[in-house]
Amino acid sequence: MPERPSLDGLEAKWGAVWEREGTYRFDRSAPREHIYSIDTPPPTVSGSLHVGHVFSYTHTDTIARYQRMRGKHVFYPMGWDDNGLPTERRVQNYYGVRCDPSVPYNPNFQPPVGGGADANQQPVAVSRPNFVELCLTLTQSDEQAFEALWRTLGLSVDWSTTYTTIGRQAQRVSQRSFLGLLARGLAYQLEAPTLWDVDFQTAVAQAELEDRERPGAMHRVRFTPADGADGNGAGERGASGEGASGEGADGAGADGAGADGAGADGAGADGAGADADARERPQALIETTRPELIAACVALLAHPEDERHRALVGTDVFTPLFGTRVPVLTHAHVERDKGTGLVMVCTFGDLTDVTWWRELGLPVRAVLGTDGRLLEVPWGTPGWESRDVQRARASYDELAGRTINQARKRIVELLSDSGELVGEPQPVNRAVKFFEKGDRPVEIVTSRQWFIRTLEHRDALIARGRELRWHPPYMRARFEDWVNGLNGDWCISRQRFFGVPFPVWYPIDAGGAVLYDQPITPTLDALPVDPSTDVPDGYQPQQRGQPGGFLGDPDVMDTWATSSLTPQIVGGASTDAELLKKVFPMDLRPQAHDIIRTWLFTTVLRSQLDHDELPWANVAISGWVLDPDRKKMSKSKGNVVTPMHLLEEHGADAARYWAASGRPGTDTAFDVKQMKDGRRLAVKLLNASKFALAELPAPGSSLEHPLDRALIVRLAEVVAQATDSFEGYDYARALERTERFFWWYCDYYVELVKGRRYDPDPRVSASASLALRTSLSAFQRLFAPFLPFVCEEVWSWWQEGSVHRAPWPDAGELAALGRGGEELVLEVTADVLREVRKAKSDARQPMRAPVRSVLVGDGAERLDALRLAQDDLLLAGSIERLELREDGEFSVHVELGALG
RNA sequence: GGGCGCGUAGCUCAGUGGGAGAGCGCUCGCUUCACACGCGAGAGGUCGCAGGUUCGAAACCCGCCGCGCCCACCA
Repeated sequence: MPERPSLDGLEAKWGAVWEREGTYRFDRSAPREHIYSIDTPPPTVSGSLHVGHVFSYTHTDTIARYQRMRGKHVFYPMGWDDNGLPTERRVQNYYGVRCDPSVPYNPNFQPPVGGGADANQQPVAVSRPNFVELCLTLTQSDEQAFEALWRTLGLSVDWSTTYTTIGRQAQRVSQRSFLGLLARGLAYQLEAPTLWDVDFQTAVAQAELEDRERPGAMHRVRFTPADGADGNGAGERGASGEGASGEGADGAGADGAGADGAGADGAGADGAGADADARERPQALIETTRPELIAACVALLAHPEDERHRALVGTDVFTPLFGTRVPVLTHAHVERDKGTGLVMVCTFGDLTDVTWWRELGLPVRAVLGTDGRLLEVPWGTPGWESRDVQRARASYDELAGRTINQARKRIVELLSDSGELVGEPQPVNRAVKFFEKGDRPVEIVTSRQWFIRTLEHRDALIARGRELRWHPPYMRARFEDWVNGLNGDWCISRQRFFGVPFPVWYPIDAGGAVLYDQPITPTLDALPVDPSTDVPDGYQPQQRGQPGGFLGDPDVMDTWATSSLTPQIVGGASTDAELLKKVFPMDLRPQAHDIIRTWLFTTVLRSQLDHDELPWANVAISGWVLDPDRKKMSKSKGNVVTPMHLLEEHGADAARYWAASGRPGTDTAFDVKQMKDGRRLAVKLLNASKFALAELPAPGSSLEHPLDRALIVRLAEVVAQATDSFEGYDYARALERTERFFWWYCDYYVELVKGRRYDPDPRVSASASLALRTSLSAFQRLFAPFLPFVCEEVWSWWQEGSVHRAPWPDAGELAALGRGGEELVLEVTADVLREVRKAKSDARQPMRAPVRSVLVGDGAERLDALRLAQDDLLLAGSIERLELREDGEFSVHVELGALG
């Protein structure tokens, strides 16, 4: 035991011992019922860890350590999420490169000197294999830095079980699961409208969207009713949606072209005519924030019971500028009080457009390219008919090739010039959907993508969510809300490079057409495969891309499509069936609440589809770390606190104390003061241990003194509370209960027994020494999940082996040991001591100042209890005489000063 | 618009049917032999507002206000 115990250097000292001794090594020979397995979240390695990670990973670690002390063999791996877009973006910026799959592989490639330092420098195009190599290089160095931080923090991870989401095992598991889904018809590909990020040029999933407020403008635009539109036709044609689209529009196109010549002379005349007509003819005014999509308009919609538009419904109108004939239909989702009550359906402005387009069987008129610019469009050909092809062409030439924003600006000018814009655009703020990692709003474009069937499993997923034990329980509502709000199957393909490839090829027929509906799959033992370099069985490499040959699927899977399989990846699915059986389904998934709709949801889905059971029994949801102004810490806000210097300044135990004080699921403000409290607690534990262990109780001694027995009884209750809290995954409550009692113990119990403990007669001191050792043994173990370093240190002073493998204190054993102890003894004695201290403090006297006499008035029962410990009270208060008087009310009269 | 959570001392928060609490901060005092990274004492609150249930409400119920998050809408 050191002369002056210190916290300095404990992280390095015990970190090395734990590694050498394999303290946290998983023992796979243990039977399943003795195993506790944790589906650790793999942190994204692109970027750095921040205090939010320290926060939530500490929560998990306290659970892991508790379970280990309860005798469980804890399977606690660590993963790194290096797969996906964040890594690509980081590599692009770090090295100043971009991936171009058409560039051939260069085995001697060196990244550009200086990397992305010069922002004006054009990124260097590199081949896909070179790009992937750069991704791997950079993520490996990140992963080392992360591991160093976790070790300093004292996570009791088994560092021999790590994985990466781009690693071979992850790829194998991911591809194998995909092929299984494909074989069972649960994965399918479809050419369909898809959420699309125009900068990354990839499909994105519903779960990856977020709203951002953006200024926009509302434009009121006039469509021109077609000839013969009046109130008469409305009733008959309004009811049937489909009839109005296909052939109807086609026929009208020819008509319109002829009729046009007359009306198209001058915009002025047109406008005037429309105004004049308005009195007898219905108006076709719509409001839109996206006028650039007018060329993609396929219908106008009104609410079925909206009287204002009754005359128009069932007729056709012409789009402004382009003169495309579109039907006016009804749909129940149209809101009457929004805008004019008449809405334009485009292919596609938003997800509502997709719904309407699908439900009403409307045609597609796509104007938006995957690069976010307006496409060239063949006016006058089928699907692109106009009553004035020349005007349509002339107008559209002003837009083609422009970005969305440029096109919007220009078309507003055109509409204004033609008189088809009514009034001025009105500025509005509206929420726009963004890819959470993107910089421009997501668009919807039609493309071929892979999907996993999700909607049809909704009920089963809700049921699984109810089976799962949520900590805290109310978090389940977020899961159910999400599942109930799903509006499409899960799109898992991404047009990116650093990810798990789809393990399929497609035959190319003799005519050169790719047969996407006849995918060629590899055998399972060939996994993982990369179809962009590997060749399917029965083909030669030179047949790639040739008629009669094959083509590899160019896409990679979404990150979540792989990380939704983390339990199977760490559990050794497909390579280690024996391990899988021991750890899967897992006991615990710890994660933050913001990824319930992604990671949690997709993991439950995959486990449901592949195993028809839950992937884990419990999920523990942690909150976020907020900055002192209660804003979420995020890189973009620049309010992130990096953790390494915090650990160095305050110590790992102190940082863990702060983290473990944050209750499950609750967002917690970052607070250095709490770390200082943690450090105080750790120092206190050092010193209290030093005091308690200084004297050995005489052999064969027992807890004879009533105060000592009372202490042990009370300790047993605290152990029971801490244990219950941990069993309910409430580590914060366990810490709070333990800590509160510990400080009380130091301030009252230890002070009360000090005199007796110092008595030279071992028969007098034995009981106190034994109680001190017994209680410190419990405290050291109760605090071990929270303060692993200092607890290991103080444990090592007097015990063999690691405290982290010692058994968790047993409340029943302690209760038996203190049997007959009356808690009232502790309570009354402490009450009197407090009054004596108060008297000394009021008199500005030191605490060791002598007290001539103390007169205590109290009820008989309490006085009896006090008598049992009055020897300790006299010594602790330097009291020379104690008088007890039976009274209805507790009172203490203190007379300071020594006897004359 | 729907859902979830939160609102208690200056700050961070615990308390969930019967005394309004802890730590920090603040004030005063104490070199006390485990610890000055300490010890003792003190000041400080109409427990968001309003109603109800109850002998009794910070806690349970209803409504409202405020804050946060999630979802939907976003023409």
